[in-house]
Amino acid sequence: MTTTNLTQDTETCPAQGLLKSLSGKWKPEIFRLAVASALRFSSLLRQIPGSNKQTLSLALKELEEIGLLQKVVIKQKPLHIEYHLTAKGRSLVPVFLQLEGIV
Amino acid sequence: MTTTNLTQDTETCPAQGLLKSLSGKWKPEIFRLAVASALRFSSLLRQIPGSNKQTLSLALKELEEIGLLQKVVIKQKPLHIEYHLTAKGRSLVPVFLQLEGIV
DNA sequence: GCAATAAGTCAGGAATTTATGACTACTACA
DNA sequence: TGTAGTAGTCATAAATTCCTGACTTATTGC
Repeated sequence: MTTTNLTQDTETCPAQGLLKSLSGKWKPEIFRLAVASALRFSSLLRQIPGSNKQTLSLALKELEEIGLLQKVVIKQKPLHIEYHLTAKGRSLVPVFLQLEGIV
Repeated sequence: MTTTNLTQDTETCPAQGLLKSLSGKWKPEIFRLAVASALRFSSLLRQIPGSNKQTLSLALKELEEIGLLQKVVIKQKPLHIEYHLTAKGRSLVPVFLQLEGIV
């Protein structure tokens, strides 16, 4: 039987890493906005009232590190930087939707 | 069309509440253990090395408040208290499994 | 009565996260 | 040259979360 085992005796919870990466004051909202469209730093600041540069910067860095977002430099006139969902990020979308269903 | 909309313009992320409730140093692990079997305070302390009474107590209270666990008093010789998964808690299990798949 | 176990609570401090405001680096425009 | 926009960093402070050890309440066994 190939049952996925949630009750295994491993040291820590396998979902813990991802849950931790998604926890934080602004990370769920950042992820949600990233699903809607590519993110830019300055507009993100405007889109999330109450947030601040420092924390958003750190959050983006962490979401990038765990592979949910990727930084893309757009070499154009004003030189933009965008944060895009990765494939891993997209695979998280249905899980997000299910979470919303439970709420 | 009844498409579930992840990109809506509502003020905050709908999944944020549940994600916040599941965030914290020991909560994912507590939830995982609760899936395996009913929890008792003293054994939980032993099962999660490095944790402490205060934080576990708070975590259990919070998981109870959001309706994932319910406290059950077992009126028997030594009078036990158990924490059981609720229906809402059980509905979260497949989402947990998916999260593990993404990690 | 006295010690032990279960299930906590409480006060205080340590550690981690988040916020604020000043500052930097680069480009563009007038 | 000076002002404006984008994308940040840095030091510091405030807020939140977590940990420690002492203490409480209730029940059982000796």
